[in-house]
Amino acid sequence: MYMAAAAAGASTPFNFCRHGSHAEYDAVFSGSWMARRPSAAPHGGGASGSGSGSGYGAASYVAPTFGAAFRQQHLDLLDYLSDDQGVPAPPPAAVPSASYVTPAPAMAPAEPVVPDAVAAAGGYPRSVAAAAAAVAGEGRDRTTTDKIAFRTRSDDEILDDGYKWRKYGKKSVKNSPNPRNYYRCSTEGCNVKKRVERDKNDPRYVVTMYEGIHNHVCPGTVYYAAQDAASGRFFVAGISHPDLN
DNA sequence: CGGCTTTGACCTGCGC
DNA sequence: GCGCAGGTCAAAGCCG
Ligand SMILES: [Zn+2]
Repeated sequence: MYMAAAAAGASTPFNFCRHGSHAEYDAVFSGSWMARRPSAAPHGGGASGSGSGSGYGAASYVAPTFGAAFRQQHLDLLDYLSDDQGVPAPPPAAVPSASYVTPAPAMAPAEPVVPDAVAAAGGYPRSVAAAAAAVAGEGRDRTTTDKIAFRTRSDDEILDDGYKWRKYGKKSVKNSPNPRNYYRCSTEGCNVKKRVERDKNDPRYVVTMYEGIHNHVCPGTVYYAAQDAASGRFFVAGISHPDLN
């Protein structure tokens, strides 16, 4: 097991290669999906530490698309983690999506845990961090399928998160006029999936759900590696150490 | 010409 | 068992 931060980073499929530097997240709980806020710091606790997928740390790139996509708009982000316990069949009624529609500027909810807390969980920073810790600790090895979802306020739903996605399906969801799109990571061997749909209660928002963990870095990532004179081995800052093996 | 969308068919779990 | 709802497949078409 890892510490909370590490766990958060490592377990997070949500390894945006390009990610908004100062995006605001709105984390909420829903059903078996637990929410947390990745990390306020751009490359602080969350992403950079993740050994598995995120090559964020050493990555250097320009992120025009991302900027364009998000348009400086306030990014509302729900980040769910699935519990490997499966879905206890959360009644939709119990967790009306409307509940998380609330922007919830600066409420400081207690520790959000149960779906019921959703209403109260207007979610903001530190409390969410606590949640993350809680999740990390409580959710133990979620090595199974991770799920996270977040809601973004955007006009177009093609947010470039740095990965290449191949659409493989489209369905309409019951009780919603908006279709849901299914994407799969186009990288061979990586079976991360993603579903995108508009929030029916708030068409201004786009809900994106990720499932799985990328077993690769995002395409376009550039590493600046140094070569260890002694071993002749390459290593990348923040990614590996020469003495690794 | 290769990779991606499109789109209807197909599959599966679940409730009645 | 049937029908619905959600998820996936895959053939055909689109596009660079
Ligand atoms: Zn991937």
